[in-house]
Amino acid sequence: MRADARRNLDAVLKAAITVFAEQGVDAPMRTIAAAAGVGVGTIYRHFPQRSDLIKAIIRREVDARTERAAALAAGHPPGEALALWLEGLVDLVATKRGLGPALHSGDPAYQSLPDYVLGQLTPALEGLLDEAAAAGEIRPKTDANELLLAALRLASPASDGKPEEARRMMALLFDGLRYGAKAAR
Amino acid sequence: MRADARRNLDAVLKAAITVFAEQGVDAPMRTIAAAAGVGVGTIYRHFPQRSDLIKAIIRREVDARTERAAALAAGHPPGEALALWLEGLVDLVATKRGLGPALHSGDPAYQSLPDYVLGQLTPALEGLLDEAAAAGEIRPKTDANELLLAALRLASPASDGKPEEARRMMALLFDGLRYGAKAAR
DNA sequence: GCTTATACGGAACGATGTTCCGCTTAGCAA
DNA sequence: TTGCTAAGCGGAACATCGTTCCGTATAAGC
Repeated sequence: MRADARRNLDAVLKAAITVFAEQGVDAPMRTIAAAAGVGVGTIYRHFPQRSDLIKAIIRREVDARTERAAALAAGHPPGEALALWLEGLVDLVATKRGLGPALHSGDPAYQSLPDYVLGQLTPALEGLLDEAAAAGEIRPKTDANELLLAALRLASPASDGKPEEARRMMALLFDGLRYGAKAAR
Repeated sequence: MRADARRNLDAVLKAAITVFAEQGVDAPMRTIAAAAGVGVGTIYRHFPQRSDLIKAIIRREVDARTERAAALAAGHPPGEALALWLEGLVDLVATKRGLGPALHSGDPAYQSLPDYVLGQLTPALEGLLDEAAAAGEIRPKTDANELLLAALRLASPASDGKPEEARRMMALLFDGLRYGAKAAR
């Protein structure tokens, strides 16, 4: 890959992160191009689909969440680790404005995004759930994928500027996990 | 109001319901206009904002939900009435494709829509919650607005074509209400 | 039938996504 | 250093869509 191509790709990613944070993932391509100091053609060459650009930006965040699950599991009691991880997830979606909408848009063009996000996060959450269930802190046999979908959905509206709201809804959902926990013992 | 205006308004509403169901609420205005057999100008005269059109369509559905709350409360045990009502809500959002996205878009133009929906449904839900809490079936002091927001969010993704998924997530949330119910007694 | 205010249709305008191609330049060889 | 070439670039061009506007058509009352 040519050096200038590499430079431009970095500039595009950096600009996209900024613009997406300010205007959401539907921001005009021209705006991103201008912020990166390149032409729109350059963006489309590197990212044929808009979702490719979004995916590239989100991938690292998602990976970080995956790793964080292991770190939390090692340093906290099972139930607490699970709660903390879910809370962090809410903050991620709330912060990365547009991630939520993109995930749930239903637009086929974004199909690969939820697939990747769920594919990465589900196993991480599964581990946390298993440990919490084994410790009797939550009910057993909670489907990780299902819980993850719910959590992502609840967190999405936080882009309205009310992360507090999302956190409270998440707490409500978490209580649902605790219901019937004793039966596990 | 002139007779032809009335006719056209009905035609527009009918066409919009069909087109929205097929393509979502972001469907091109021209498509709706063509389906209704009118010019786009006619639509914009009756509904200056896109959200006005959506609101008109949804209003009746929301009103129906409000009335249903009373009917359910009269014919079922408190906890069951609440569960049934929430389930019906999920079906509404799942069926009326685009309602969910419109509610959570965050676009200021849609501001009035969630205001109306929440304004109507919150009191209805409040009644069901109070009765269920008084009967000790769920924990007391659950904020109706908060629960409603969560329910609407969980239901939204059902437009993907998986109402089952939404219903399961809703069940999970409902269990959260039951957690700590005994403390109410 | 005549008048007039109401309502209509669709052209026109501006914004945006996406494609395409002539020009530029990095990387390399001599 | 110079020249070659293919990778890469920029932005004009095209298509689509939301929204506005105005000349024309017509419902309703006299």
